[in-house]
Amino acid sequence: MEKTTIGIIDDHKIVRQGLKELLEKISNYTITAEFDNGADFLAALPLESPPDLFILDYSMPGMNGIEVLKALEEIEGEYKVLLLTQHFDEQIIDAAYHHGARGFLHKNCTAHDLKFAIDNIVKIGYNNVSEILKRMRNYDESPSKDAKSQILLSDRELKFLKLVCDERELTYDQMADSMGLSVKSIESYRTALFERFGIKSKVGLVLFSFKYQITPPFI
Amino acid sequence: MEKTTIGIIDDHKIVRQGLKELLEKISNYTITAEFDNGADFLAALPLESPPDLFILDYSMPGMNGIEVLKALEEIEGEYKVLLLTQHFDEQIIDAAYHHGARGFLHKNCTAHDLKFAIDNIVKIGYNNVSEILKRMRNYDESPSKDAKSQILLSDRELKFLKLVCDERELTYDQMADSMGLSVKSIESYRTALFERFGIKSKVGLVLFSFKYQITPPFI
DNA sequence: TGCAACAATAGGGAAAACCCTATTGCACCA
DNA sequence: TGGTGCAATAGGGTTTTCCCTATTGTTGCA
Repeated sequence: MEKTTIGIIDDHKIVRQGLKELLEKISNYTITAEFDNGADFLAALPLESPPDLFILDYSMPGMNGIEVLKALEEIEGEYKVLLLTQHFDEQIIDAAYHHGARGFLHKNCTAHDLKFAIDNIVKIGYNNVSEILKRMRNYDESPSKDAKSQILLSDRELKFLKLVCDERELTYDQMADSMGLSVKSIESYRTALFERFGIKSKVGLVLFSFKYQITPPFI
Repeated sequence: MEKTTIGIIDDHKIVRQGLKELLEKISNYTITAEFDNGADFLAALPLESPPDLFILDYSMPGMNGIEVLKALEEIEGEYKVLLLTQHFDEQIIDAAYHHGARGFLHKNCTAHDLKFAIDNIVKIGYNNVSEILKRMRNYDESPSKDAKSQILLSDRELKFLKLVCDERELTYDQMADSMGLSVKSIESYRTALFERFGIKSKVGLVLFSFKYQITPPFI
């Protein structure tokens, strides 16, 4: 297991230090990059060996977090960003996901929340997948193509996963009926997910789904 | 869906009334029996049409909740009891499960907790199964035979269920190896659980396990 | 407008899961 | 000490899952 590398973009030195301490304490994370504003960060791209993800503060002088995300979309290369904010603001969350953020956390989350989010982003590219998918879909105007094309699951894959986790315990045949597709199409969804996430079986799909909270457990 | 019927055993009229209000408000529960102490309750047995479960207060004048549970064990007929206490006391919880309680709640739990517990007991006979199993097993002295024979899952069934939910996505063959049994034995565990809980598939076992929190989700 | 890229589909075969029925061996008990 | 009950095992057959390879149709774009 390699160490997860993290970059921090925050205008307060004390916040950067605090985060660094915390991150190195709670798990095997290494901070390999620090910037105290968005412009400096963007100017430094492309990085030779970028960290696995960036923790980006929303409120900063000059560019705010969302503006940084927007600028990132125009840039070659994949930089995964977890956005941190002081306040809950639906607009900001929407905009963040819309512009490719891989996760979103409020600054008074627990250390556990932070670790969970980081690990999810490293492992599957996103935290809080179902939330992201929901918000992307609420937008009528199509989300930035980049954000959309990178997104973890297509609409139909999500629908398929939900059927796999359905308490009626459906066979692939029944799922095909329910989605108006042939079994072969269903099987190709399955195969795609198997390969993408290192899954081996139907049970694995269920475990994956619950682990990353893709399908809400038992409504 | 039939209404769930509930009996209340508590020495305070106001608590009984409060519970009654709450229960009838949060779901389709009907209170069909009320007793203000353990002795009265025991004297009334056997009941012609017993409720689906009893909510039993621990602290009562005369017999306390545990004494009531002990007395119940000597009695013909199945009366499912959810114990309520004012304080958390490991000793009491141990004793309660030891003597056949189907669930345990602290009096300042949420309405949601209460509903969840009641529904679980009605559906599969127990709330918080993994907790119960753990506590039963911590006892060296064998738990009362009655409590043990009624218990939801045997040791091996529990082990089996955990293997089914193992993130390695084991086949039944591999589970057999891991448990030192033949596949056929594994299959008979599977069949037993299928029949007992109306499950149809391996995926169903996983869903069941998570729904009732039998295997802890992702340690 | 021809060529990627991708979603949907298909055939066919191997492995696993599912289901029914039946036997063995052991513990308990009247 | 023969019977009852239960855990473990077995054979054998059906369905579903899993896997590989390949074709069709549609979209987009250079």
